[in-house]
Amino acid sequence: MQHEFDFDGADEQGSEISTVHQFALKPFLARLLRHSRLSLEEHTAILNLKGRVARANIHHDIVSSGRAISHACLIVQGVVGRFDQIADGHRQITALHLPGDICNLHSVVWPDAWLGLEALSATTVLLIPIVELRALAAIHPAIALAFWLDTTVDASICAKWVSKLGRGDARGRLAHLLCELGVRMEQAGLATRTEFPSMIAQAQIADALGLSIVHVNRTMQSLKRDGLIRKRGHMILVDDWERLSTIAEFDPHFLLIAVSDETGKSEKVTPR
Amino acid sequence: MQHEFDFDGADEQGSEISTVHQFALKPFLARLLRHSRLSLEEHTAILNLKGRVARANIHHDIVSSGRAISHACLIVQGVVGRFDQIADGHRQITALHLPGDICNLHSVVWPDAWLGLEALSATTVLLIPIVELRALAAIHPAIALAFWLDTTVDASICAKWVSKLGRGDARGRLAHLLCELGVRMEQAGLATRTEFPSMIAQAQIADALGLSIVHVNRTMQSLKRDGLIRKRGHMILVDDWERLSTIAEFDPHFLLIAVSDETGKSEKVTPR
DNA sequence: CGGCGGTTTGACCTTCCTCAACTTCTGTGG
DNA sequence: CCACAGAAGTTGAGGAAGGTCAAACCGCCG
Repeated sequence: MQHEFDFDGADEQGSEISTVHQFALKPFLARLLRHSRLSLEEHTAILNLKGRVARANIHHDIVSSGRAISHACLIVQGVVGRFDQIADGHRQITALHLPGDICNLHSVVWPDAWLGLEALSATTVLLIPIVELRALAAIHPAIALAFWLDTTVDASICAKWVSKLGRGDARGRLAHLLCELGVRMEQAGLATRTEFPSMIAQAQIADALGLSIVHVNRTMQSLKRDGLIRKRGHMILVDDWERLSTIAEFDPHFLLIAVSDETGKSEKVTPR
Repeated sequence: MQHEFDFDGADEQGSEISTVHQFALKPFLARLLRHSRLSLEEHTAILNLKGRVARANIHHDIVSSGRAISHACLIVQGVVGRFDQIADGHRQITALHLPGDICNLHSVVWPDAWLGLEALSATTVLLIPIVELRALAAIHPAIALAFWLDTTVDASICAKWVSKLGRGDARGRLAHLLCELGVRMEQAGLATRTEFPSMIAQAQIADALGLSIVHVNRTMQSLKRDGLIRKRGHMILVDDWERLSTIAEFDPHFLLIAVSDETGKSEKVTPR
């Protein structure tokens, strides 16, 4: 039984599994329910998914490019980056994934990995066999659509990144990433958009923004100098969300928020 | 009945429609079959889709951002660009779509348009009501998966663009785009990868690559000077595919080619 | 023939990269 | 509790890639 995984030792206990499953699958279900409406039967079908808990240390590859995928990777804790390897040794991060995300859900329809997944912090994941997810999608068409929509969110974020990398200077890119992370953490119930943990290092921000480490550092300082953000311990505080999102030209539409407005946000997307 | 469309006059005739439908839907079906296996019943279900033919002149928006989507847009002729509008008036193209593509298939699961679609050349499209596609997906689970996989291809291309825009100089980006277009046109049966029409202007290439027009021009000349490409009329000739794809670091994996190898390409993806 | 969209060229300037050193933080073992 | 090593963050100087502006040029079509 091969793992496409660098996990450090046997850390799965019979008793731990069920609790971790609850802990892991509920946020994922919540993420799906932000966009899709599922029946109670479908809820339980998702919550009953089986998987193997594994941990990855920072900088370890969860999936190396070029290998076939047998398991989807549901993040329990930590941050995972999808990356593309460049010939000169550099990496470009093409997507960031937070707890509650399945970072390779698209593998349900295309289980070949031309991409890589790297733990950007100490990470706990639940490895769910692709075949189980595919079976679930086959039995419950609504779940198939929910999965598809979930990957559409990722695609939408990816398109926004293209836009930011193509047009947009270092300040705009960094500001946008901070806004995006803040809102996504808030959505996931992990923090607020104006106060969230800075979970990844500047080198990794650089790989995400297509900048050098040095320039990320200077740009970060420039945002601090202007009173937009601040750091307290490992927390990033956004002191002026208005100005930061203006610099970023941040329009949360691209996160495909809303539909079922359980969060009671006053400003919501209205599909006419 | 509102159109989200700038089409120039009443150009749909009863007699024309059926032939255009054949002409339009067959390449789309072929595109799906490149990745997915569908039953004969599903084939005909797709070929029997109804839509309205419309034309868009170059530079006309097919879908403006911020409007709701009621129709999916199957390209019959021409090139369509997905773009994101930037505050300073610039545009960043986030995806290019060729004949046979439905350029907003994701609207089946998320019919809200935060993006825009622009005709990058004189374009003929078939506007298919989203509700019909959704119904099709509901009735035929295999079609739902095929649609999902089709949007996954787009997402995969998008991720590659992020990688190229983030790390990669002008030469690499342009070379990669030329390789991508060549292979995609070849897949679509429109041309070969070493000789294909240059359907879009340098200004639009600039908007896709995140470069200035001037720099695209100079980079193009530099590729010509090195004997990699040539122009004959409106055709782009790739004289040295090897060297061009090396410069581009072009690895066709990201196009998610293969599965059913009808093209007889010797080098194919082998999911281990 | 004139005009328009697309392409080409040159000069100058900004942004960001590279390299290399240095500092601060963090965790680990003595 | 300190010492140390490794990782992360910070700083400065010089250089390269690409942007901006402005002007010409070309082919196409009315």
